[in-house]
Parts: sequence; structure tokens; C-alpha cells
Amino acid sequence: MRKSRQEAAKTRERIIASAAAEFREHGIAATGLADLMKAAGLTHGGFYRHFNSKDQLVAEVCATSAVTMTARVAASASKGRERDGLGMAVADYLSAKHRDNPREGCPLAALGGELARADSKTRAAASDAFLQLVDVLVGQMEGANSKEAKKRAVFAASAMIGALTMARVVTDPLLSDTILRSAKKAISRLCLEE
Amino acid sequence: MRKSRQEAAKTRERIIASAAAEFREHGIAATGLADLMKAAGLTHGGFYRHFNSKDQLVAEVCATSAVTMTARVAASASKGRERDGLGMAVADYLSAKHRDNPREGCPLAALGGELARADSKTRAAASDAFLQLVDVLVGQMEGANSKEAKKRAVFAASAMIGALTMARVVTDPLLSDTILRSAKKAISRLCLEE
DNA sequence: TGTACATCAGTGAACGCGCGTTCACTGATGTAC
DNA sequence: TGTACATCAGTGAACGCGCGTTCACTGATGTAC
Repeated sequence: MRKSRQEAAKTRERIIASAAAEFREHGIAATGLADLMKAAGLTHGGFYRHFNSKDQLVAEVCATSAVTMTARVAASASKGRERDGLGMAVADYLSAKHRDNPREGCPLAALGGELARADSKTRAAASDAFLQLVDVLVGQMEGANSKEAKKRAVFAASAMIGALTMARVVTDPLLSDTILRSAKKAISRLCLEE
Repeated sequence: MRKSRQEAAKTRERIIASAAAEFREHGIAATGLADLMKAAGLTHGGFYRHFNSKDQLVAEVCATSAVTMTARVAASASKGRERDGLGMAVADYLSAKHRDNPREGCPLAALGGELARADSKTRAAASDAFLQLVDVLVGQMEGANSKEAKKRAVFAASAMIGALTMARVVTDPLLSDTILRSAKKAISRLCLEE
């Protein structure tokens, strides 16, 4: 039952999309190929018509989900009328909604530790994802292309990722909210000063 | 070849110590019981004389490695003569040495994502670990027991964890150093003001 | 444009392997008298 | 204090299971004439 090239390309995208969601929800190591192929509405045997290995999929998922995530952050930044696009972006990233929906959220926050141990292509994609996030933030800051602004944005990005991660780890819902709120406040303040 | 109670207790501690190192280096899901028992100098069959399940081990490892980590941060804070214990603690946590030695480092930074998906006992231990870290930081801040100081410490802790995680993810060594340095600077500054 | 053939997307069974867990066994340790 | 027996830490083999990967097969799609 061969499919047309168009259909095959769509299937490939569907596999990547399912994998992106499953990985972020359950972790990379904990998600089997059979699981994610089933989530894409396929049997697991067909996987290797599209990818050479699970590792290759992981790298591609990392790259594509980074683009989606960055676009989302950029979009919420642009909702800030005139000023405080950065505040909007940070507030959206550190929202309860984002915390409670890792499937569609930032891959760096959901998979941080695993990405640090991944192969070089995946880590390269993750690095790129981080830099994309930094770029979006820097674009929203006063004195955008100064080195100082870049450094602040690097800090803001890693702090946002850390806060979202810990907000998901912690069992006490009040503490989780505090983590989100204190980070939102501190990062907005830090980036507005000067 | 039954062992004495003393020896058995030491074995148990040895398993926890090996597991703590292996988990932080390779991840929880990626570390098999056979691997970690071998690292402790035992065969894997004996595991269940000490623990009911892998999950139980994970929770205990999380609890004990948190204590070690907190003690380490507290120790480097106390090295700061008179002032700036906080600066010392942050600098030590965000050092290249810590980044390059996850085996002996902070479990929250090494396992963040996996802990968020772990069972409730493990997540409770991880929450506790986070709060311990916050307490150490708050103890080093001006106006220590104000609510404002606590919130700042919550932010500092999550930002430190995020920065260390991302410093390990990123492939460019210069960027990795920048992440560490910018976080060190921003956190020290943030906590000293006011 | 129609026909014959090669390609290959997707299926479903199978591969070897390592996982977490269980178990029979061993012999030194701990306990009871 | 000495002896007889129960306990149990640790070994090593085995359990069923799901993993990533491979493969023979199917039939619609793509290609060549």
C-alpha cells in the first residue's frame, strides 16, 4: 500500500509531531518507538522508512519543537503594545498553562537533563533552540544589540527554563506558583532596569 | 554468605551512593539496576534485600543527594568572610567544576525533567531538596526572614538550576561559560540590592 | 496516452538484548536455650 | 559459654516483557517506453 510522496511527507511530519509531544510528556528514554508511532496512527515497523534511528528522530524533534516554541514566545512578545513585549513573553512562558502542558511546551524545560546527555546533533539542535530564545528576548530589550543586553538575555532564558522546570518538579502547588511568580517579577525587573 | 548488620548497612549506603552518581551522570531511566549494583561492587540479584523497587531507591537517592548538595552549598557560603557568603555559594554552584562533574553535583540540575515525571515520593524529596537550597540562600541574604527575601531566594535557586542545566546542554564552550558567568553576576547583584 | 515494471510507504511478525523483578541456593551471622 | 537452629546478605540463573531494529510481504504510486 505505497503512499504518494505528498502523503509520505505528511506522515513524516506527523511522526515528528507525535514524538515531540510524547517526548516532552514522558521523556525521551521513556518513550518507545511503538508508543510514538501508535500516537501518530501507524504501526512501528514503518518507522525506518522515515528515519535512520531513534537518535535521528530525537535531533529533528528537538529542532522543530524549538522553532515552534520560539515562534510562540515571539508571538506573545508582539502582543505587548509598544512597551513591555518582554514582560508579555516572560509571563506567557512562565504561565500555569505552560507549566501544566509540557506536551506543547518548551523542549528545553521538559527535557533539559536528557538533552545534556544526548548525542552531538541533538545537543547542537538544543543549543540552537536556546540561542533562538535568547534572540527573541534580546529583541525586546532596551539597547538591543549591546553585549550587556545579550548577556542579560542569556541569563533570562536560562532562568526561565530553570523556573519552569522546578515549577513542574515541586509537589506543593503554592510553591510552584511562587516559583513562577518570583521568576516573572525578577526577570521583568532585571531587564527593564538600565 | 550472610553479612553482619553493620556490613549490610554499609552495603546499602554504598548502593545509594553508586546510584546517586550513576543517575546524575546517565539519567534515571538510562541507568539499569545491574549497572548500579556493579558500580557498587555487587551482583544485581541482591538489590531486593535492600530496596522494594527501583522507584524506592530513586526517592532515597534524591533525598540523600539533596542533603549532600545543600551541605556543599552551605559550606562554600560559610567560606565568604563576613559578607558575600551568597556570592561564594553562587560562584561555587555555577562553577565549571560543578558543570563538568554532574556525578557529584546537584541532582535537581542533573535530573530536573525526570524528577518532574517521577512518582510522588521522589517528587516530594525533590521539593524538599529545592527548599533546602532556598533556605541556604535565604540565610545569606540581607533581611533574611522577610517574605521578599524568601521570594528572591526561590528565584535565585531556580535560576541557578536552570543555568547549570543549560550550561551542560549547550555545545559551544564559550556560550556555556557565558551562561554560567551571566547567571553568577545577575544573581549576586539581584540579591545584594535593597 | 496506455502499458509493463520498479519502487517503496506501511504492515505485522520476528530478531537479540537488557530491563526490573523473582527465586533457589550458600554459608556466615544472629538468636535461644 | 557452647551448641543447635533460624535468619538473611549476597550470588547467579531465570522470569516475562518491551525495547530498537530488521525483514518479508502488500499493493498503490511513480517511471519508462
